[in-house]
Amino acid sequence: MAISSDELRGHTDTMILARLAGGDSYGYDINKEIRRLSGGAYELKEATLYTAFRRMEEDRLIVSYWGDSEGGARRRYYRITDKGREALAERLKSWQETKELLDKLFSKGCDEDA
Amino acid sequence: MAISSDELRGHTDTMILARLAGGDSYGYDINKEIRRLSGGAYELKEATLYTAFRRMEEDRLIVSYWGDSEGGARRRYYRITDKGREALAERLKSWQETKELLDKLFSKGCDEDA
DNA sequence: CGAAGTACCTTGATAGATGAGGTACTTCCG
DNA sequence: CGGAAGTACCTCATCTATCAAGGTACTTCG
Repeated sequence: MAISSDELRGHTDTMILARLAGGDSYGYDINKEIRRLSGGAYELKEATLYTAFRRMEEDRLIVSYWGDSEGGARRRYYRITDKGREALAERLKSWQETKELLDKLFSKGCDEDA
Repeated sequence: MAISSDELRGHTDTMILARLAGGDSYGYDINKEIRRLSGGAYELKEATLYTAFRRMEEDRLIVSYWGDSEGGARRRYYRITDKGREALAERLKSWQETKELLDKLFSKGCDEDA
């Protein structure tokens, strides 16, 4: 992966919310899904992942509960809240705007209407 | 502008390099150009702008020189170096990859080949 | 004279990302 | 049985880009 972390900064929460929008999940699995979707090119650092969970739970975008510990390590599951779904919708819209904005700003800038 | 600064973080240098690729310029004017290209939706904070200049000059991506002070405030002009042009090309490529990656990660993730 | 515009600069605070460390359980291999 | 590797969680100190708030200095316009 050639993409620096500063280029992805601020998008971590959106990545996680987008995963949780498809159903409850837990940290380790969310990260595996991110690795899979990116074709192995990207994954979150554990510290990043868990600080994002704390941040979003404090903001009531997600809630957590302990899953069963039968046959393996305990898992803390996360569920996206209504507020979280709203936040996700906003962030997805914002991402479209970001793409447009940066494409403009990275252009040569000769073909603009004044 | 609904785009948070964390979503743009790490792209500041690329914005500036993209402007300088079109010819030497100075801080105030680069920011005006950014404002113009974004349709007034975005501009850099001065502190961000000038710390970016320091950072990139230290990294030899740009060099600076004082312009004439006749008839107005003094201006420090910046010129992109060869190393800066290489960095810009890399970052533009990286931006394309970032867009692809995030579009994948923000998707529902149901339509992927396993 | 004062406001507004041009043009530059620095300092301290903030917040997201991360390296490095930790705990605890299971499975598999030799 | 011992150890590695995988699963699964966590915390703390540090780094760094951004930015709010302050500053200087010049010109133009009313």
